[in-house]
Amino acid sequence: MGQNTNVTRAALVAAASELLTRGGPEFVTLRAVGAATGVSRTAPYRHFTDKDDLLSAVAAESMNRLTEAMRVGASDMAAGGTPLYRACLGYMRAAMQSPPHYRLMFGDFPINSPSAELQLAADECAKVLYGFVAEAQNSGVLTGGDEREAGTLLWATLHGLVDLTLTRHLHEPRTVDGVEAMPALLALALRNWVPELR
Amino acid sequence: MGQNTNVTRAALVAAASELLTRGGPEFVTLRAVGAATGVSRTAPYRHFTDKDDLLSAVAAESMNRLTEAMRVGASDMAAGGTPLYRACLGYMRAAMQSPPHYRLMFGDFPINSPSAELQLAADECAKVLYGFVAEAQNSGVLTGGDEREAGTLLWATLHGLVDLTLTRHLHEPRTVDGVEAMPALLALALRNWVPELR
DNA sequence: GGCCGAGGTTGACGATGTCAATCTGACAGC
DNA sequence: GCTGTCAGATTGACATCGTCAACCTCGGCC
Repeated sequence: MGQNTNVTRAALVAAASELLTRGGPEFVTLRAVGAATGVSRTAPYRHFTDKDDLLSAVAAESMNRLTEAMRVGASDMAAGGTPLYRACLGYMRAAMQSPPHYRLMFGDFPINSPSAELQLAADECAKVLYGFVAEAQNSGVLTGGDEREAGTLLWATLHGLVDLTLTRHLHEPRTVDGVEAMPALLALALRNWVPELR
Repeated sequence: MGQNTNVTRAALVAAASELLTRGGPEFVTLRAVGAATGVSRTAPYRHFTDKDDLLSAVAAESMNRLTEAMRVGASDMAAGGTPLYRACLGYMRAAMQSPPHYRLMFGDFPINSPSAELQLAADECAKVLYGFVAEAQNSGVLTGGDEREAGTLLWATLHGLVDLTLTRHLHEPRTVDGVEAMPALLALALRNWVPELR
């Protein structure tokens, strides 16, 4: 098992990752990955069982980057807020840094150009949901326990904010703009859970 | 403009929707849709600009079904909880009824078989996040305001729970099992916001 | 010196989305 | 009744994609 094996394998992953960043999922073809690496189109089959296996490697690398972003964010004492808040901000930043990578980890997009009909339907969908929220607020405003339950909820909120933003579901007039409002929304969510959040 | 136009168009959407339910996204090819409708492979181009346009129509139909599920759920006085809680349950039920449809509306899955490496990386990722949650809980436990902000947060939590469950990110030992725990998690999230939730 | 296996390449195949050209039939105008 | 027109539908063809099969090419080992 020569060193060349790992070198080529790493180069393939790096090429696939860069293609993903630059042009999205449709740029990541085995032919393009091979060309960018300087090898042929079926060379990846010597290191991965199939394309999904290669993409899994890219996703794993991305996942580790995401984890590291949380660690770094949380340990940045200079920034404000609790460690949890800063970790979540790191999560968001890492996700927004390369949306295709985040989408690779948590799903992809088959519809490139949503029709006007679809957007109107989504608007209505959000409007109805927000109506119920308002109703609930009128009869008593929205205000922890098991660690894993709370973690799941927080992860869901975090992922939901990121994912809905990346898929362009959060925008006017459907709701507040997701891209700019995300940190504030995150702070609000945490404030409901952690009153003493600074 | 004959009646046949709308008939064929609706039949194409219905065929695509059924193919999506039965076999997932990879079953929805223009050839398969044409065959299921009894027409040829390029017939959809007489009613839609391209495949994405056809899928958008399917997604719009799904979105309307999702909206209706919330309306029906909320108006079911027999069930317990607040209207908002019941609407969210309806949202979840509709989403779980045909995961491919939900994934069509909010993203798709390029990785069919995540590698063990990827799963381990995701485990670590979740572990770190939950560690921060525990840390936050140790220093003060997690406990409304603007309507659209609260709505966005709730939608994000709801979508996050559903999406992470559908992408199989919520399972042991990473976290509590998503499929069965979803209603309870939803209730917990709402309890943080609406103390008087029954 | 012969063998062998990992890494790499080319050829080919089936499937897919899409364009171009063609066909078909109903309907309007004369 | 004849003709032109146009929407709906079809077949042919093409580029591209993932993938398999066969072949090549060395470096190391008995």
